[in-house]
Amino acid sequence: MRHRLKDVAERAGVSVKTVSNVVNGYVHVRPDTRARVEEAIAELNYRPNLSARHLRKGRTGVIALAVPELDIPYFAELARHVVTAAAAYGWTVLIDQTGGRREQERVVASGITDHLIDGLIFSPLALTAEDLAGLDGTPMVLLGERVEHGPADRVVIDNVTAAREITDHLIKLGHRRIAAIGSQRTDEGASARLRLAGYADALRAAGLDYDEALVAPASAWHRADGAAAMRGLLTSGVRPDAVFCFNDTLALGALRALHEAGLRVPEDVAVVGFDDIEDGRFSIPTLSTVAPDKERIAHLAVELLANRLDGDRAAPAKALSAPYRLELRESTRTP
Amino acid sequence: MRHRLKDVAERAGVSVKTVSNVVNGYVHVRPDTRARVEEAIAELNYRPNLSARHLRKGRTGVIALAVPELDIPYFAELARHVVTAAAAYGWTVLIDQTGGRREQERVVASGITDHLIDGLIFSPLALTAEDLAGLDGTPMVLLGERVEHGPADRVVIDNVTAAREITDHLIKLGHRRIAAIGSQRTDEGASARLRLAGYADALRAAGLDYDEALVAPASAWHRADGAAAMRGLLTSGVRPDAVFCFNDTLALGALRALHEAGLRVPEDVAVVGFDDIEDGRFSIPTLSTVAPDKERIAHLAVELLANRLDGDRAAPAKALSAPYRLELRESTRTP
DNA sequence: CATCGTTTCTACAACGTTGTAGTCAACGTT
DNA sequence: AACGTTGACTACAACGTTGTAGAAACGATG
Repeated sequence: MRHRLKDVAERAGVSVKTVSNVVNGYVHVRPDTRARVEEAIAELNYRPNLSARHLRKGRTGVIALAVPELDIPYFAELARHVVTAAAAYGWTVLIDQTGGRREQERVVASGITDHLIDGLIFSPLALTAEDLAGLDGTPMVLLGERVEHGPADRVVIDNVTAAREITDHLIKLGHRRIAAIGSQRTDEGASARLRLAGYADALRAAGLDYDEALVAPASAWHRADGAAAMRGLLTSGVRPDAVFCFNDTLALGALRALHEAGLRVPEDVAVVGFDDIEDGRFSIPTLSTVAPDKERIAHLAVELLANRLDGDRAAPAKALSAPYRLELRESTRTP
Repeated sequence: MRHRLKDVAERAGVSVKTVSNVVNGYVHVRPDTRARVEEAIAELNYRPNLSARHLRKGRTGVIALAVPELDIPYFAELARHVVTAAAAYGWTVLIDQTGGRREQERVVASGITDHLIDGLIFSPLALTAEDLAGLDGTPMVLLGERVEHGPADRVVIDNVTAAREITDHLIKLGHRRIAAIGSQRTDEGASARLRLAGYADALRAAGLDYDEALVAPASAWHRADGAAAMRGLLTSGVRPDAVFCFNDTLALGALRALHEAGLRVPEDVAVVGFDDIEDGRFSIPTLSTVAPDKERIAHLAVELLANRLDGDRAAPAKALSAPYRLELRESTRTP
């Protein structure tokens, strides 16, 4: 019950290539021939074999998106936008989960990509520039600043400035003991490093001290890590009056920990996050955050990939910047 | 820089087929020959072309998972488990977003699947049994009860009983005016219909009236829909003392609306959801819910697909049931 | 009417892989 | 010494598609 060009050709009484021409929209086919072929296609419910087409054309029409974890809302939302943006090019998106493990990321970057897909959009957590150095095969677009001087195109947002602005927002509201949650060892998260830098910049510009005790590390950026870090800050006695969490899930965890400690947000402690995930628009209180334009990020990434596929593969790597804005909600509303 | 069996063969001084045999672990290859070939493979960084292999063997090693939306946390969490379960079989998972639109679901069920993938795990929202009737090509496993008498294997949970139990939990806590949020037109959500049935069962068994005015429809099951439905219930004057939301995102929206109305949960109104998404473990208050065993669902689905691929494709369709449990948290804690 | 260009179609080869059939040497058995 | 068996390998064809080259039919032009 699975048919080939040959079956359609026999039924329509034409050559295999003519059917192929009809399928691919080649113009020089007589209308009545085209109609006969299309009828045969419909009758047999013919679908092209993509593997064969790929083998012949060198293109699959499939791109991959590799993210650390799908159930981190930021990546899920990003994935949705990438799928939508790719659809405009007629591409299917294969989504890969790396778990943020360097080994798995390396496998994705070199292995999977090799022949099944045309290109890769990659959001690495642990990968280094060296891991990418030897890969000159599949075109790749990196998201974020994890690999800063690699050979691949990139889409970034200005983490330092965004972090500075949201911290500044807290300062303008009168907060003086502003904690930060989400710092990481420097060889891990580049985002963490940049957001911490923006936070420190804002403090310095306002003449506030940078207090090590107010900076809480978080190895992962899940709700549980945010809650744990917040509890740590509360019991350590540093008494922050505001918290900048390096992403929204950390912030949601922090909200929870503050609630459990009997503290009100924003009256006792103000909270801001980063990413603008949907949860933050419905949490109690709603969450002030930096909102990267995920749709634009996805669009730019797909576009870079398209240019790379159709154009010069040896052209120097480009880095594009996507915009963001501050979403100010209840968690920082002035009392 | 992309090499083929032929390149490896020339470098190792053997035939193409011998390299193929090494790659595929064929036993009758002399150790020294094997070593030479493996050395050549490593030197050239050879990777098999999956399209060519598929064309020849009829298998890609890729399965697809089609879900309505990736940024609905339930599906994102499910996707993670499916990817993990599939990895055990050496499969890559291609994730497809249908948006819950029947047209797109039909395309996925018939089109994409045709030649690129070995099998499909499908969570349809709008598809009907007729849409599936003509598809005898790619093996498929359906998740949920949307298509009840289709030709494909299925993994379900007992929605009616689960809904009855969680409603019963509310009744046991002393609630008498229990609202339901998430009902849909009968030709749409099968889950909605079953959960509503379980809700009605529980009321009847407890001798409580089923009051139409307490049942709020929700066309989609997002946070915003839950909030809107809850606001509707509050302004309509029916004064519920508990709410059963047909999924967790609806419930999170309802929590938000209750908060905005100045009502306390669970003191004034108790709230329960369905799905056990991560958000519900950190929301304020934390959310009581029905927790389907997503890992098991994913595992069963992958296993069914594996059996179908390796075994009898004409065997009658099987339906497997996955367990669930009640997760009782703050949103229903007794006052 | 011969010539030319265009339209419409076909035959063939190739993409990279693996199954089948077969070659050839080495070995053990009669 | 002749025979069959096994191990180790190779040549070839085929999977379904599309690019290339070119043939056949047709109308327009000189």
